[in-house]
Parts: sequence; C-alpha cells; structure tokens
Amino acid sequence: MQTVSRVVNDNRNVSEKTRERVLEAITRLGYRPNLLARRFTSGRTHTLGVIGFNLGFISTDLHQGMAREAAARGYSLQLKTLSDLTVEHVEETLLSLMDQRIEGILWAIPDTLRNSEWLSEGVLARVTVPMVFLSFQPRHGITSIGFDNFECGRLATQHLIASGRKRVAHISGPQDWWVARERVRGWRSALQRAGLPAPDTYIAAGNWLPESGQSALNALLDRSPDIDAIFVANDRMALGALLAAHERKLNIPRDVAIIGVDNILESSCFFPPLTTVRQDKSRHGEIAVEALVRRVTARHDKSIDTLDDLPRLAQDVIVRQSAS
Amino acid sequence: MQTVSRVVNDNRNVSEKTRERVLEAITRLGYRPNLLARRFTSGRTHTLGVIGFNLGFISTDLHQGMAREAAARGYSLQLKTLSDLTVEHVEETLLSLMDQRIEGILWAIPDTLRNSEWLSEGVLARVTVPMVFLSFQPRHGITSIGFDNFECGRLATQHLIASGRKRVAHISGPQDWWVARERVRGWRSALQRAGLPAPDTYIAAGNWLPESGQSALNALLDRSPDIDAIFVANDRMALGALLAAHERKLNIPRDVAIIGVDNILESSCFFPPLTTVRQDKSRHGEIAVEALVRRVTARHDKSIDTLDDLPRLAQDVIVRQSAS
DNA sequence: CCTTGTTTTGATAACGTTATCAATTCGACT
DNA sequence: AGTCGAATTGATAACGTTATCAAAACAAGG
Repeated sequence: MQTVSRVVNDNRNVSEKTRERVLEAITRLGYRPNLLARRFTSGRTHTLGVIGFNLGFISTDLHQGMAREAAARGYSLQLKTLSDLTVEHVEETLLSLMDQRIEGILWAIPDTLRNSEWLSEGVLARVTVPMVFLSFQPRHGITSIGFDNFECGRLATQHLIASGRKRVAHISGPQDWWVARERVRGWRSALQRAGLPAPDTYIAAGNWLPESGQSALNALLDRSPDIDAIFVANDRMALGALLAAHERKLNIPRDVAIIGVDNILESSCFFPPLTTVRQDKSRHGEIAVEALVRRVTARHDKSIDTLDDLPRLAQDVIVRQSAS
Repeated sequence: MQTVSRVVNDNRNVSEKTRERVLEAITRLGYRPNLLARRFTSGRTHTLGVIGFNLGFISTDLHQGMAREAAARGYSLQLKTLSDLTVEHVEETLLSLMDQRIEGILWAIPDTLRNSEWLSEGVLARVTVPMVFLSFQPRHGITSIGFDNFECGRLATQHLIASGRKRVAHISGPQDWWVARERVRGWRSALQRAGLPAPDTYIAAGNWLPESGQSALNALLDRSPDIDAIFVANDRMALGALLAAHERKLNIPRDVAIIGVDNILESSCFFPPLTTVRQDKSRHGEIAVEALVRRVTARHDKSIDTLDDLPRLAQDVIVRQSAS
C-alpha cells in the first residue's frame, strides 16, 4: 500500500491518525521493508564502492574512518579488492560496481606507476558516478584526498636538524609510489634550506616492510658511516632499521637518531620508542567519504560542490626517544 | 526479453544461432544486466554479511582470507561494524542484514563476556539465515571456526620448557575473552605436565595492546624476580614486554626468554626477533567462509552439510632469537 | 506429407517498493 | 449550506529481471 510507504519514509502528508494505525500494524506484524525492492525501485542504493589492493589492503584505521563517516551520512560501503592493475581487471571492477548501482567510488589504491596505464586508457570515461582518489598525485579531472607528504618529509627532517644532526639520510618507500617521492622531496628541501648535504648516497629505497628497513640501514651505513640521523618513510621500515642498528651495536638515538612516519600502534613500544610523524588515517578516511558523499549529493541535486572547504589533513611530530 | 535472460544465464535451451545474435547485440549496445533487479527478482544476492567490532576491527589477513574465499565461490561480503554489544544494537544489525537479503552471516567478533547477554536473549532465533561464528567457545547450536588456543598455549609453553626454562610466566589477554582463557589453560597444562609450578602470581593480564605488555612484565618481575621465561598471549604485548625488559637491563633471551602469538609482520624485526606461534589468519577467514557457504548451499538444496570434513587450522612455533 | 515429440521462442505475470495522478476527505470561508 | 482549496488517501503503473506456461518451430519416424 502506498500509505505504508509514506509512513516508513516519513512523508509529511499523512495524518497523525493513520500514521499511528500503520505503525501499530507494522510492529504487530513485524513488517520490515525489503531493502532490495526499495533500492531497485528508487534507484538509490546509498552505497559507495571502495577499491583496495590485495596486499596490505586498506589500513584498519583508514577503513574505520571511512566506515564511520559513511554510516554517519547514511551510506554503506561495498569493498572490492584488486589483485592487479591491468586495464581489463580495473575496468571490469569499476563496471561491476556500477552494475550494482553504487552511487560513488572511492579509489583507495595509492598512486603508483602501475596506475598510469589504465588511467591513460580512458577507462575513467566509462565511470558515470562520482569518484574520489586517495593519496593520488593531482591530475586533471581527478579529485584526490590525502596528506601533504612533501610537508611530512620536511617536518620529519626539520625535527632531526633542529636537534643538531648534520648528516641526515633517508630510507624511502618504493620510488614508483608518488607518496614516497613526495617524502623524498620534503627531505631534500629541508636539508637544502638548512644548507646541509643531500647526496643520492644518503637515500636507500625500501618496500615499506620491516626487513627492507633493516637492509636499507645497513646499505646506508656501509656507504656513509658518518650518518647521524635517518628519516625513515614509515614506521615498519623504521622498526627494521632499529634492529639493524642494534646489530651494529649503535646506540639510538646517541649515534643515530631515527624518525618514522605513521605512528602505528606498536611504535610507542619500539626499542627505543619511536619518534614519528603522526598521520591520522581514520581522519583521512572520513574526509574522503565526506568529499565523495558531497559529490554524490551535488550530482543528485544538480548543484555543484567545489569541495574547497574540506578540512585539511593535519600531521605532527610525536617526539619519543629515538630522536629527541 | 526472456531470451536475453536465458543467454546471459547460460541456459542450455537456446539455439546457437540466437545465442550469437543476442551476444552480438549485447556487445554492440554495451548492455549490462541490472544487478539490483536481478537480485530482487531472483531473491538470491550471493552476499554474506560480516559483523566485526569497532576497535581493532578484523585483522587485515583475516579479511583477505574471507574476501578471497568468498570471491572464489562467487559471493561478495557486506561488512557491518558494531560499536557495542547491547541487545538492541545486535538485533538491529542482524535484522538490517537480513533486510538486504544476505544469505549468511559471519560473526567475526571473538567470544567475550559481553556476548552472553544478547545470546541468551534469543536474538539468534530471529536470524533465519545460516550463521558462522569466529573464535567462539563451542555452544549448543553455534558453529564456531577458530584455532585451538589451548593447544596454542601448550605449544608455546612447551617450547620454553624444552629449552630448559623452569619458571615460565604468562602475560595473558583479558580474561573475559574465551581465547585468552584457553591460552591460559594451555600454559598451565604444559607446566603441570612438566612438573613445574604455575602459581597465579605467574600470570598478569593485559589488554592485547603493547603498553599493557610493558606493565605486565614489570608487574610479573616485581613480584617474582626469578622468572626466566614468559609466554605472551600476542605479539603486540610481547613487544611491550621486550621494551620493559630492555628498560630493566635484562638480556633477552639469556635472562628471560619470550614467546608470542600471531606472527605479525613486524615480529621478525623486533629486538630481538620474536619467537612466536604462527596462526594463519587468512586461512581462518577462508575456512570460515567455506563453512558458511556450504551451509548456505545446503539450505538452498534442502540437503544437510555436517561440515565435519572442514580442514583443521594448523599452528606452529616460529623460532627466532627471543626464545631459542 | 502427416503425426508426434522435442526443442526453442515469446507473452504474461510476478517480485515489493515508489511515483504519479485521480479521488476523496477535510477545513475554512463566504 | 455551499464553495473552494488544501490535505490526505488510494488505484494504477513502473522499475528490470526471472518464472511459468503457451505457442511456434523443428526433427524424426511412419
């Protein structure tokens, strides 16, 4: 019955009397609307598609932030996992989300080289719903939400310089990751501004995993034994670097100061507790969802949302013992 | 047109000629079936609901395992996050999943005391789809998939005993968690079998987080300075315990051996690298999904699946330097 | 060529909701 | 009371698919 629909949808054109009668019947019969029918008919699903990557996937915090914000705005999330970034696979995934009539897509795979192929193939042209990218290099026609990783690198390096370090090396992420390159730029910028050397021998690239931090520290110190501080591009690699330092009988932070990025839960109990740049991942997820939902509603209202009042993502140094 | 439906659904009663004609038209027009309409009409969604907890949420590995297995069996997952376990909230969440006509529910919140209330309230009686619980204490009418944590505790403790330790303490998880209590039982059993003492002063409970491991180690050693080994109920707390040990100028493993549980990615780069009991979380997710999907298909075929040929979840000790 | 049985095709209804519009009721004012 | 406009209610169609059944085409055998 149409009236029932009006009641459950809070339509105002219902008299108080019938509303009560209907509500009574609803509770008496234990009636629950069929969500599938509703979505199908109305064409609105209030669902956002999230595309993540197989390995490592989306960090728990990021997912929490997205889920919380989506729930707060009355949306739910549909997670899709991509095992590779071939054009066919990406296209099929995007289309399959649209087959389900999701209302927007969150691309939660950071910007790496392997994205360039499908981006240039015009796959995006077939996406007819709003889309927001996480941690993507700004490109024409792409809305990217992410931290300022140049600033992140500068912050970290400045902290090391401010405590008197003169030879600051960098263990970076893989160089085909845009965020990794940004952090390198930040590191270099801070050193140059302080008039300190930033030779290429002061950089070693890892793959974000702890073991790679370990070998990177060994590589750096084998090349340049006089290094007195290292900015490590994430906490996990910093953990590996700490282990390598202990194996070399170095005292942290006396001989070498170390600063990481992420402030993962464990970092406060590293030995020694890790100084690190905190990035609030759950906030990242929240803002990304906010941006996407605003795009979706704007599209629905046939209005335009420039999104330029979105909050910025703050980051700050958490000082612990590995770099005072 | 009905014939189109037959073609896309691979119905065999279609002549080769029309099939080709239809397929040609499909590619020419770029036709894609509306999944919402299909699900609504057929009543089958091929979707499983997953209920996780707000804090810490589901581990990445577990989620990966679930997602992979679900995809392999043609199902997708619908994640729901619970912020508390009140009867109303739990019931509403379960019902809202059924409103979406999901075909089965995966309860991915481990067994803690706070579950008892809603379980005893008969909420389950309103769930009309198959349900599988992860890491739940066996109860009547509940299908639980999880590791044998009694065995886990025995394995870990036996490893310490086998290397000659005589005073083996335990840093446990919160005692309202069933898995934590099981590990305590395993610890106690191994000690008793070896004729070693297992006094209550040898146990300190943490909350799974690193810091709690730190304070637990301090508490234990303040009470009993002669402890020479500790079985820590997870790797995160083990990290905290290691830090506390370093602060006390103890040598690990010479003075105190430490073994954890989980084999998290970071544990191989702890200082020293952590000996730990490996539990394959992604396998856990896979098997849980397998169990649930089999229940779902059995229900659909009106057959019975006893599930008693499900693979067991193996666990083993990974020996590193913290307990040789 | 006709009959019979089988395969293929198409027409119609159904799923449970919302949109649309017509019909009815209600209230206020002349 | 009669009139008008507004608020409320109900009937009908529509969404895009699949299920069902009837019709048509086809194949084989006499």
